[in-house]
Amino acid sequence: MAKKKRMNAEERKQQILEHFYEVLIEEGIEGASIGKIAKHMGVHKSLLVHYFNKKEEMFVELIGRIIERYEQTFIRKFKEIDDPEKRLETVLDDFFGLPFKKLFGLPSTNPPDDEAFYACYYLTRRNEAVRKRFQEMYTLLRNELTDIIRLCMEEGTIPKGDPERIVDLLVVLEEGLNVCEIMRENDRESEDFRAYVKADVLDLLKNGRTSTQGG
Amino acid sequence: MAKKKRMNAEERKQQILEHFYEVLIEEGIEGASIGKIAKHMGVHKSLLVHYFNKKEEMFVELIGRIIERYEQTFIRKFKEIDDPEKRLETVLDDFFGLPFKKLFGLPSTNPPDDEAFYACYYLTRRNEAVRKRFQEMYTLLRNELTDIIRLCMEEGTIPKGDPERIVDLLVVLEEGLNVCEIMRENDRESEDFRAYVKADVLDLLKNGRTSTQGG
Amino acid sequence: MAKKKRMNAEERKQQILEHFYEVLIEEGIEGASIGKIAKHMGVHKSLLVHYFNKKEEMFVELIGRIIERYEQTFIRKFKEIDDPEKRLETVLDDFFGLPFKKLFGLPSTNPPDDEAFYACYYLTRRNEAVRKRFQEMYTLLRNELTDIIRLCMEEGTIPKGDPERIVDLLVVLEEGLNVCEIMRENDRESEDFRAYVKADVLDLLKNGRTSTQGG
Amino acid sequence: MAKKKRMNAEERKQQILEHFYEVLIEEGIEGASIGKIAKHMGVHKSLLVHYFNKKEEMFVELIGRIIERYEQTFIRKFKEIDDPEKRLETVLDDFFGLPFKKLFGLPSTNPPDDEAFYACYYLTRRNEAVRKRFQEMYTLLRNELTDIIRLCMEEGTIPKGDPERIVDLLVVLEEGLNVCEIMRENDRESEDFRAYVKADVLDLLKNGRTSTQGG
DNA sequence: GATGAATGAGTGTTCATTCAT
DNA sequence: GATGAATGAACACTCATTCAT
Repeated sequence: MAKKKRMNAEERKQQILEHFYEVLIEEGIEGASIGKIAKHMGVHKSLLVHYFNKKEEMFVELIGRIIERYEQTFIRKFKEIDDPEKRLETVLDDFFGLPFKKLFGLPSTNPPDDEAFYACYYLTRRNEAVRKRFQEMYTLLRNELTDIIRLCMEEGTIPKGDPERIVDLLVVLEEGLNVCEIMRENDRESEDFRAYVKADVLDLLKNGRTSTQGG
Repeated sequence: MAKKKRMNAEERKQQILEHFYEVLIEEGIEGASIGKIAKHMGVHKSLLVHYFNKKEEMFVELIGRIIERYEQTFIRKFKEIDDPEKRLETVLDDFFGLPFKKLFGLPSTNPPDDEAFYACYYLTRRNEAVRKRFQEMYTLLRNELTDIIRLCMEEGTIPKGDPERIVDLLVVLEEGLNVCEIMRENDRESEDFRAYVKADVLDLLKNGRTSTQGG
Repeated sequence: MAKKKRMNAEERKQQILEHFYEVLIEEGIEGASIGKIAKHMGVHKSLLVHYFNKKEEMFVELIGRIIERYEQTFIRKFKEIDDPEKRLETVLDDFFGLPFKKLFGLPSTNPPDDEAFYACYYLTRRNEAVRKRFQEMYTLLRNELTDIIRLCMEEGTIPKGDPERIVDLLVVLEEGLNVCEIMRENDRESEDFRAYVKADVLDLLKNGRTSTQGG
Repeated sequence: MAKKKRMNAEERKQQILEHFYEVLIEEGIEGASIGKIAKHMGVHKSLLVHYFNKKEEMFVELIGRIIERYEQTFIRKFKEIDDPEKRLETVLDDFFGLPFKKLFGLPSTNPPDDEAFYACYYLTRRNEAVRKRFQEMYTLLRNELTDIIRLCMEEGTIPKGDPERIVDLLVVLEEGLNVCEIMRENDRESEDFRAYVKADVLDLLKNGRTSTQGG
């Protein structure tokens, strides 16, 4: 067969990871084999090996990028907003406005999907490196949120209290919400549910109600 | 070698599923192959095929039992407690007292593990039947919890409000807590975190603080 | 494709090993792959895996049988000859009468070939287990020869001396002869050479000439 | 990383062959792949292909050099010794003094190893060109030894006889000794054995005892 | 009820090689 | 002179499955 067009390494790796990502979404962890990915991109599977010596490596890089992307999407962008109250609002919108799966996903996947993220999460339990990377991400997220909350407290936007605990609660609610997404029968139900939790959270923040605060 | 005892069909299936469960925990979804399960129970792999024609079937049955088990462990037992307040306490203990992984798991796995449950959860996203089954479980759980909350409200143990929304919140918190378990570095941290969330929840229940209530 | 006729395990293993042997001879160590062996016997390669879980296992069994065969052919048959002198004659005939390659080889290989034996010998250098097995064989051989020589000495067929050293020399000569077979251009040359070495050895034995003897 | 020094073609080929040699020793025939050799020398594998179009070519050249080296080490150096008796002594020392593996090997391999030589010998059986080259080497060796022996006979250092036959015997003993090296458990045993064979050979030479001589 | 023989697709990986740069 | 992109065949091995016993 005629040789395919040559690309430079970085482009290729990127391309491979995107296809990996897509196959992962379509077929799950078990189904995302090198062979299938190669077929999916119309290329010989040994090409993938050429770039990532081991499948493990490929997986690690993909996960790295997924989490990086997550960090870009959900965390770093908060920094760019100056007004702390606006920032807090954005956080709440991101966390409780839309189901995760509609927020996250590479541009290539349409509709965007959170499948890959959960696949990574599942890997967390068996792969130490992946777990560490996840923890890093959570740390980053919590630090960022803590800053925001603290600032809002200082500016009087929300009542004083223990920012770290509030953050913990926020994260727990956000994650729980996404997991429970599965219980919702349709988009309508899902939206309502999110709206209601968001209202609770707002109330919680504004009125400073957590047992750890009142003092 | 001890001579293989003859078993009747139902016993055998049960036994196979238990071994499947254990291998699933030890090796993850990708690793839980028929061959390994057979080896794990010291039997020819054809035997497994004999009872479950397709692996898929086997998986479906296992998931059924896992969820059944979950229902037994977390839901139905609530029924057996008469006093509504006691019942609520038990719920909170189960939900926030111990990490899921220390609560759930077949007796054979030591320490008990929630791996299999998450494996099922992961399957949820690709397998319609599994998802349906999960939703059923959640419905059962929420119905049960709603009854409890409603009773407590009627008896004045907790202030009046919308029981369904409180239940939603409880479930979201519980699931989020388990997901976030991964962020905790050690048992100590994990315990503290749970204790604190539990306190929040109690406060929430006792003082009736959610925006949806005060109304 | 229609399933092939069923055989019992022992037959099959034997059959596989014979084909392995033949492919090993035809293609050398590097070329004797599972795939080729399977093709050679007109069977699916996974069948070979069914019987020998790892290729290593297959190799070990083959080597075992080759050496066993060697032991049968060259060593144990000496025992069956009563008269010590006759026995010694047989030894010398075996050792120096014909090139090894015309003596050894499974019946299936025609012409019989010593290739497999040398392949094993080569493996000796990298594989501890194989080396050990070879040493065993040599020990067996030398013990047997020592007995023969000692008996001949006792009966006066050959002059007294140190039987072990004579045996060492015999074995060295025999192995060297086979290695040097490669130098011979044709069968004629090869035969002459062997005949001459044999004569030397006979002279050595009869006239007791080795520095270690005179004593 | 140190910048790669540009080398001219001949240097490079030489360098590649040395690395090939080392990998061959460490990994055996089956393991000495182009990729591994390239990695071993910290260079892209295409470079090896650039110089030796086919792996076969590379192998042939390596074997050529190994045998050349053997010839240099064991044969040609005899020529440089004037006194025939001294020359004979050197031969015997080389042949029976140390096991081959301690004598031969590129300077780069420490301890020197005969693995590569035996790998070549093994190839002999399948590759006509290699066999021819080996025969050449043996011819060279035997001619040289014959000269030595003849000279010694003429000078009366050793009794008259058929030099060619003596040489044959010497070579057979030497090769046999190396093959049988495998039977020895440790260096001590090995040394003893060699010493004893050497003594035998000396006796044989000095006292002219072979059936082919006395005649 | 249980086992064993046999298959074929598919796994990740290694390999030698070709071609373009 | 040297490297990198790409291929395709082959490798040992795993897997689910079928069929006969």
